[in-house]
Amino acid sequence: MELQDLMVRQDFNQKKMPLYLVISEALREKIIGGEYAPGEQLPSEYDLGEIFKVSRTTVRKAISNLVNQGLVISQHGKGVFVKKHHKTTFSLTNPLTFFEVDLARQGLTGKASTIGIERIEASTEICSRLNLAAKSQVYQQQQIISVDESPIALDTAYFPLEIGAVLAEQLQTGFTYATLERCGFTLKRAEIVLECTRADPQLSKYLEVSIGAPLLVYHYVAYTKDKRVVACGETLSNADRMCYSVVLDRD
Amino acid sequence: MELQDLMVRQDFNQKKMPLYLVISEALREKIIGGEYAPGEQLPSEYDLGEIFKVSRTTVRKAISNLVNQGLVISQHGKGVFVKKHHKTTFSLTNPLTFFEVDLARQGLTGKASTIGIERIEASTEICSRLNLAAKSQVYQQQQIISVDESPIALDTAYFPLEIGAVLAEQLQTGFTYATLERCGFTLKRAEIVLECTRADPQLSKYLEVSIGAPLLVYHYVAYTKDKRVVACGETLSNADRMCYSVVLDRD
DNA sequence: TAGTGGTCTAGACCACACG
DNA sequence: GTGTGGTCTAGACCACTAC
Repeated sequence: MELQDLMVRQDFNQKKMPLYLVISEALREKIIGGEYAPGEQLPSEYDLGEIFKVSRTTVRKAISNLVNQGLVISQHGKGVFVKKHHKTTFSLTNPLTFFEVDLARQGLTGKASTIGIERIEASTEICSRLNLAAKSQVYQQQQIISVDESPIALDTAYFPLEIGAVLAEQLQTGFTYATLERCGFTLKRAEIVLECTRADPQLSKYLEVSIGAPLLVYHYVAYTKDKRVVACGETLSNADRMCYSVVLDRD
Repeated sequence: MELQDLMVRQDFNQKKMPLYLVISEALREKIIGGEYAPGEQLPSEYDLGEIFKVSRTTVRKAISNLVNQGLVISQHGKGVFVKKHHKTTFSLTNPLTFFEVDLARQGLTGKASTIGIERIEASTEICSRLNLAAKSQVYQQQQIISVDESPIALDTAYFPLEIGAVLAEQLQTGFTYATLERCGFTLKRAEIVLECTRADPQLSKYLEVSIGAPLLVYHYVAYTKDKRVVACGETLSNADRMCYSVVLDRD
């Protein structure tokens, strides 16, 4: 019955679509169309195999496709469930805002937990971004940023020694920009690059996503009003849960 | 020999890593470390199976992992090759710049080919973004943006009727922002949201990426100085080939 | 024609979740 | 224990590329 429709579509498109694609597309439409509601469980791999008359391997390939598209999540021992997405927005609009402020505006609560802060010899790239001589020592801080108790981003920040030394204790808690300001480093400018990357096995653990899942990367260099670099770093966030907004005005 | 090292690492990590992960991590390190150079071909699936003493299915799972991480590209009938990444940067910095300008600065050449422009009834969301009454008619334009002869983004733009009518012919060629300006619609403000999504089968064809590949989404609403909305739309770009930059200054 | 990746099967065994 | 997804095998056949 369902299978009929699928075969028809396959002929209609004049293409030999592989079976797994026919199946993942069929499921995709049901998900997009709301026939499978967010949070709902799909039939088991075995049942899908029976329904579509294919092997379990093929069903798994189809499901893997849906997982890659961010439509479903597969839970070992439980089943495959339609994802509920809720994206958090981080505003890049002037004046420089803070993540807590953005979160509060969206009725969310965030937390930054420091997983490490240490003095290291900076890489060539970091030295250049911080405008320091090669092989300078810097403070490196890593934080997991959680929203509503689930990890959304991993922030790695680098500070010149004289700044990091002052902040080392305070940086253990709270968000980086906010801590800097509280300690008298008023931010005047931030240079930002946004790009996308994919989770390697280590990041996939920190952010609780699958290997290869897309991550948004927020590269930053922050300056005080005397044009001194106070920090640089990267925030890697779960691309399914974060977006950035900007408003550009021209004089 | 190699296998030995891998097994040792597996024990060392105190984790039962699945074979495909051990293999994809081994290959990943060689790629990152430059042992496999960009553009170089990996051993065939059959050979990798012999090398690691596993079935071809397992080798394929490992390679699929690398593809998902954007490290390699698999070419039917030819082989698996290490990717060469070259990202194009699009600046969001004030004043509003144009993609051509950015490209030229990077020594690249871009082209926008219109694949369709038609008058349609706008969705509720588009009407709201264009500040029009529900079910208004609008012009919808779709363009493939290519850099150095390969597709990098799909832009879908919506224009109110009175603007679209003026532009319909000219919009057939050239970049949207530039065409608007040339026709006397000076842009004063753009509201932008950046997020990440994944390629569905249709987008995967247009942008020549695999299904589920990450795409950067640039949502925009553009205003003239009399606060009139002249256009809105989305630019979906290959996340492996595009990034966005912003500079924020605070008064 | 030979070599490569792409699809698919049938079946085995393991690990996790839940009652 | 039962059911679920996770890993892995061995082998078949197809489609694309290159010579």
